[in-house]
Amino acid sequence: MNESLFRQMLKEKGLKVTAQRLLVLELMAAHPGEHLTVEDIHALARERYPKIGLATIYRTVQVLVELKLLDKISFDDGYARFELAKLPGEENKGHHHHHAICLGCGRVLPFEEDLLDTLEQSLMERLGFAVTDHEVKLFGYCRSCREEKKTDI
Amino acid sequence: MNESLFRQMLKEKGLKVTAQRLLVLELMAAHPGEHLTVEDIHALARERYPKIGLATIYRTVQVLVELKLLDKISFDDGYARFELAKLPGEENKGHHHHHAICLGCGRVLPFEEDLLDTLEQSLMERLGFAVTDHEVKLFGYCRSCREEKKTDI
DNA sequence: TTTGGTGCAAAATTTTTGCAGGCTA
DNA sequence: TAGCCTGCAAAAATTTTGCACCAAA
Repeated sequence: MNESLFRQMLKEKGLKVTAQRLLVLELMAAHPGEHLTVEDIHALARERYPKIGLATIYRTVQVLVELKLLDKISFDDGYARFELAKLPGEENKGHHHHHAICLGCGRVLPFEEDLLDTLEQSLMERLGFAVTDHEVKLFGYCRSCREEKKTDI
Repeated sequence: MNESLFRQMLKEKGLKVTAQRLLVLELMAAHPGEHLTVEDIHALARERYPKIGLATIYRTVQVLVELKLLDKISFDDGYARFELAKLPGEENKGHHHHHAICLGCGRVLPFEEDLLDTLEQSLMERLGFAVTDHEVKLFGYCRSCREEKKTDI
């Protein structure tokens, strides 16, 4: 993520560039593919800026989601999670990446793939619903859980 | 949903058949395709059984999810939502149904389709991840929002 | 009668909000 | 300087837990 681009995006929205906002974005960029809760982000931010408040993290991720710099995702475990969105240049080719969630160990494997075109086309034809983005979660068992537990699925 | 099957499922788990559990399942069966929050369910349940407690609803949906009679879903709006799962006989052909969420009006259109087989096969081959279930959310604009706002997407 | 369930209230969690002071533009 | 932002604390909102009493098996 380009810092000056971020400054520009904030300016366009009439928002101010603050050390806290820069820090949170930088932290998220340093942890790609992870799915951090607000608490996680707060803990990371405190390492560098101990007096940062939790409310600031909540307000900052909200801003970053609005700017489409972060995606909000939920694994239905009671926590809202956030991850870095694609870079502005990439956002046209395909949507987000998706998540394969292991029911054995809870690990989350991100993967890229865009095989939903047919489905989206059919939705448009049948229901008149125009898809602009999608989110796919797969549930199952990862290799190591399958080997460990000798589960044949 | 067959009541005697439900009684049997509870018995197998060493759980008791109570009026509250029967009521919640019946309510969920009477509202297929809706995505009810715990509050929604509580309000419905109170119409027939005014003294039922909110904690009972929380505990009951938890049991029903464990029995795979309900699915827990989240639209990232801060509420956990529940809906009736497929009937036991149907559960082998395909997984859940999916959701097309309109960004204009918030309406949720459920749809059935199973076009992820190729994707799931490739995950197995490339990552050794065995998919047992999946959940797909599509975001976009429904027909009436598109007509209303004359958005061409 | 034994075991688990319910209802109520309290507690725990996660998230939002109000406000005084501080920083950005 | 004007207005937005932060930190702190209080408040909301959602979910969980403890416990005495009740009900199912």
